[in-house]
Amino acid sequence: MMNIIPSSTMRYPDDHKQKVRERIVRAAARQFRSRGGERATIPALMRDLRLTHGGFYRHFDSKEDLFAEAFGQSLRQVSDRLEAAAEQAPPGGELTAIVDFYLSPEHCDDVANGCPVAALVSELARHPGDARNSFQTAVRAHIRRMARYMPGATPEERERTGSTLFSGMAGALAMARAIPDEARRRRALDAARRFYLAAVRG
Amino acid sequence: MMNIIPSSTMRYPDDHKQKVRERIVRAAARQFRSRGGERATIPALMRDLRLTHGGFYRHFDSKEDLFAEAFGQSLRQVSDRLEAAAEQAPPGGELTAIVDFYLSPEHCDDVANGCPVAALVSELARHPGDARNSFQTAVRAHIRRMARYMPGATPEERERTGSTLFSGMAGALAMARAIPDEARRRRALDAARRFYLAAVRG
DNA sequence: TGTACATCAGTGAACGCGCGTTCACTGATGTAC
DNA sequence: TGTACATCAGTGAACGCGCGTTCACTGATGTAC
Repeated sequence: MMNIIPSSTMRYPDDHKQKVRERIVRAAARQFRSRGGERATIPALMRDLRLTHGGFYRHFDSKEDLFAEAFGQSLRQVSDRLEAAAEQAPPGGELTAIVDFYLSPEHCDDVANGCPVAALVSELARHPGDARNSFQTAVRAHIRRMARYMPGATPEERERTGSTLFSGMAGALAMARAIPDEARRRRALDAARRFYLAAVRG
Repeated sequence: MMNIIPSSTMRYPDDHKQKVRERIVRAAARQFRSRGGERATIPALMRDLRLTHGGFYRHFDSKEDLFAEAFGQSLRQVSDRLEAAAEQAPPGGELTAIVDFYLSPEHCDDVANGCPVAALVSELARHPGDARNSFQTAVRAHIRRMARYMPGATPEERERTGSTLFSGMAGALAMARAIPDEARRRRALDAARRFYLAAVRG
């Protein structure tokens, strides 16, 4: 009656639902990045988790809501990895480490776990306003975290540089992934790496 | 019998089929850019042209073939416009004119007629190999045309710079289009403009 | 000059498919009294 | 202690929809003889 936490009435362990929800988001984050927003489907996603598609709607209102959440989670993870790379770099080499990591062959080859901006940029504008607001929140949080590694006299300037740098690198990465020939793809990545390092240092 | 050009046996004017084909490509080029490769559909496309969807296959083997052709045509057109902008610029201002044009609010607002790379980058890698080869041919032709306006000691260097510049600007444009707030969108475009001009001059 | 036939761009019904979402249901658990 | 009831994550059939593609057909035109 006064039960503030009614979870004890459930037939599954208290944290069961939340764990399933997290599994859905994690799997969706991978599927959306590798297949895109349309080709990633709820039935396939739930099947991968050994669940049936009907249960999805106990966790999310719509596919669009899941997309927004998966996008945010993916970007947070990439941001974590970039920060870790920066922190492991020798003093003064943080920015180089970030660019090298983002434009590495490994990142290029691993769309499913890579930056969701690179994997999805060109479709983001086609999502409804709610979703776009959510994308922007996620992107701005990422840019704010990266700002301290950027050149510039003020925080605003560092964020501006970070925004342009990341949208540019995302474009370079997405474009590289479309190149069929491996050698050429590597060369494109390398040219971009050099370009952005020079741009951001100069 | 020895009819090398049998078009005179058709019930439409000699160039009728070709003209319809061109109308399909033009309309498709707009639809693919504004709706993306999946949401742009053959039935909707043919309906817009006041034709029925069945007739589509007299002109193209598949939707994928149309996509590749539409992509190529779009990029050629954008390339034309950029070249014209460069040629109209005062001597020495060609590159600035190109960057200013590409990252202009007008280009940002007009996805349907804008650069197909910006509109579609992140889905290009998901298309089959045949299509990707065709994208690459189109992109390389564009880069080769733009190379003469790029800085660099050799043609290779100028093409490398051009490739990175255009993939970067495409990323910036696509990202800007996803930003819901107009003022912020304009600021992102402007920051990118400055960034690439400085990068390419320095 | 007439007639049988071939051509083929375009039509529109149909096929097979899979989507996002809804909904009545299941069944394990806890609550009320 | 027992029993009627509530809860709710997950199930799986179903709904409505629209896709890409195929195909038998139409009908205007030209060709053969």
